[in-house]
Amino acid sequence: MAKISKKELIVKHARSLFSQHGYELTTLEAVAKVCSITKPAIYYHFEDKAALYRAVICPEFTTIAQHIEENTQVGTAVQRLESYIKTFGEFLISHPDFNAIFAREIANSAITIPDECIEQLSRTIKQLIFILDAGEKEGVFQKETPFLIQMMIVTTLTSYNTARPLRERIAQTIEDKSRQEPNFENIIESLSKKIVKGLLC
Amino acid sequence: MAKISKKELIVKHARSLFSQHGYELTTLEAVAKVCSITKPAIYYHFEDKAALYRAVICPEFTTIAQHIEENTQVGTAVQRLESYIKTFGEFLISHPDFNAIFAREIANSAITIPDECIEQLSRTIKQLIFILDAGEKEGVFQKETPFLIQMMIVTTLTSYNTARPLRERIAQTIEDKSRQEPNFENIIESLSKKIVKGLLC
DNA sequence: ATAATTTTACTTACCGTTAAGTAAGGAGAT
DNA sequence: ATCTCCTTACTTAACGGTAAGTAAAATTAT
Repeated sequence: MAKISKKELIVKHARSLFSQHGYELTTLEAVAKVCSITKPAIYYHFEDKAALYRAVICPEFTTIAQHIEENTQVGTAVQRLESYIKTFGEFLISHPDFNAIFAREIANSAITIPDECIEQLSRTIKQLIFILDAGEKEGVFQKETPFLIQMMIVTTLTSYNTARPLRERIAQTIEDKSRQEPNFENIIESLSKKIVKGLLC
Repeated sequence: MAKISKKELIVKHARSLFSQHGYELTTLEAVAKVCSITKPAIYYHFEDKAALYRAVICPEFTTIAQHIEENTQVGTAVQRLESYIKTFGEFLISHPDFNAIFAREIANSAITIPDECIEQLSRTIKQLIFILDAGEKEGVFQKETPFLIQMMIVTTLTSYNTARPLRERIAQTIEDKSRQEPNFENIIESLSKKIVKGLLC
């Protein structure tokens, strides 16, 4: 297997801990411990805690922007929008740590994420705008605020995952045991159908 | 004007600070300062920081559950669902601090919110389940996971508000200045139409 | 009515812990 | 011998929480 540098190892473990506990409650001591090193070793590789956090999130934003652009270029507007949603949803499945971190960032107004990440987010939003505009020109989509559609996609999917423990607590107080939890692929599919249907003329 | 007790004053200011900075980054010293008292005075009224936080959020969950129940009893399933979404959205407008706190809680898996609040949330979910079931019986709604609909409503609306600074940063990187921000009432209305349309048979 | 006592609602001063960050030095590779 | 990559041992600051004391209001006793 490909060798992973110590620096990459720190980022990987830090990502896991940031995703579990959030930025404030993640201590560098804890990161060091799971990496089997000491705290100052982290300071050798990163300027400070914020720099480590940036190293954790920035590559993820870049990757998702690439995935989105690669997968939403061809087809009808409906197909491209479906692919946009599916690509985003599948990225969350394969990057659960990013899911949790991104959800917290949105709830926190994303004040701590660097401009570098904002640019990557802009790439995805621009792609969504292209798709919605194309749909309008095709005469299949109603005009709608792109940011609302983006929020419907992004926050519904990320929060559906982060809110799982909340759902389980709520489910315990509701008698109806017949309802079972659908898997996340089905949720992506359902959401996609609803958003497309809601947008159609 | 109605006299407000010192204890209520602490809760009010604490709610504002918790909503701005989150639980961890809100210090009791800061709460005390805006109340023009000292930190131990807070400990006179509340057992600890967590107890103050509970006093901040619990009444809000109770109020929203009441509003939802009061406003979604009559009419067709479509009307009741529209009222459900509108009532929730308008509560967020009139309780912006709750909006921010609730968004953070969902992103954080709601692990810190007490069972008392979960019960109130259950009341609203039960109401949504009633409405969706009624819609199925009327033959107008497709069967869908209620939690997905709940997430589409709750997280889209709360995050649309919390993500405002994020949107503004993104907007700066996109040339198109013609698009203007719709007000939140319009967002509620748009979301409502899309969810209802997406659910129709 | 008024004096004695108690309770309410705080303040001042402080403790203990925790976590970010640093200074200095050491082991191993080149 | 010097550079890389770390460790040990530390400083600093902040924050939750507490002990002890007090002014003023309320309650009770005389």
